[in-house]
Amino acid sequence: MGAQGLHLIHPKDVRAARAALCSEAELTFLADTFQILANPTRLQIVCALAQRELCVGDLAAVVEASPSAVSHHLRQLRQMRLVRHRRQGKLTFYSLADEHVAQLLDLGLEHVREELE
Amino acid sequence: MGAQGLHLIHPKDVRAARAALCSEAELTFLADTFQILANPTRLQIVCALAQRELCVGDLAAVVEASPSAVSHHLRQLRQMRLVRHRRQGKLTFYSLADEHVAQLLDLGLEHVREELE
DNA sequence: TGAACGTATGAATAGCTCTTCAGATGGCCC
DNA sequence: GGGCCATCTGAAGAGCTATTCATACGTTCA
Repeated sequence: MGAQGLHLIHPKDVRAARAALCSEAELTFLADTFQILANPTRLQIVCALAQRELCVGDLAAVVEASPSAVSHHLRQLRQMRLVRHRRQGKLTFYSLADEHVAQLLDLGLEHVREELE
Repeated sequence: MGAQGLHLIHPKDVRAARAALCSEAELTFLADTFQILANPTRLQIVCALAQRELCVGDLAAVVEASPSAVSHHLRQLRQMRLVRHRRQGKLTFYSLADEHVAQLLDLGLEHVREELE
């Protein structure tokens, strides 16, 4: 893979920057987390759940997608622990897993709104 | 294309959740932004640049990837305005575009570190 | 000018992601 | 139990993404 140690232009900066990198495990998990957020429909789901808990059918109506598609998306969000779910009879209610998720959404939106003016 | 209006289970919640959704443009841009962050190598690049400005060759050494691959990644980061660049002779130095980028990284890492214990 | 270096780009292939469809699961009510 | 409803799951195809290789560009220095 990499050209580690070869052709360094500023060896001192390279060494310093290397010391600040994250672990492999953190990097992978973080990339996976961002990957799950990298989809307009899933972002809409997160956006909706940031307001209130919703069941799958209602979520499908809110984001205008099929219940099946929404269920697939929810599975991914669940696997990354971005949402929680609870059963109530034949309905399954989803909500955001913790504050970080809403914060990531807000921070991202803040950035986007500056870029779009 | 969704089943808007049909089969609502809690119509009132659906209407309220819809009112809180983002615009199409924001959603797309935000998803694209997260997409660019959804890659371990690009995250390493952002992580390194959060410390200090670096030229492409040094970045390649830091993240242990080929200069070509790093250049491709930098292009994507540039297109999403997540990094800036300045030329100095034959070197090109990259740095983070603004505070939001580092904040997104930090917030994401905070979440990840809780999940990984 | 010509060579060397750092960086950028285009094209191509392998691998992954989204959506849909069909069907399975599990709970409620008659 | 039998039918219905909400949700979940697996498989398949279209579309997108990452990496590599080859090459082009632009700058510096002899």
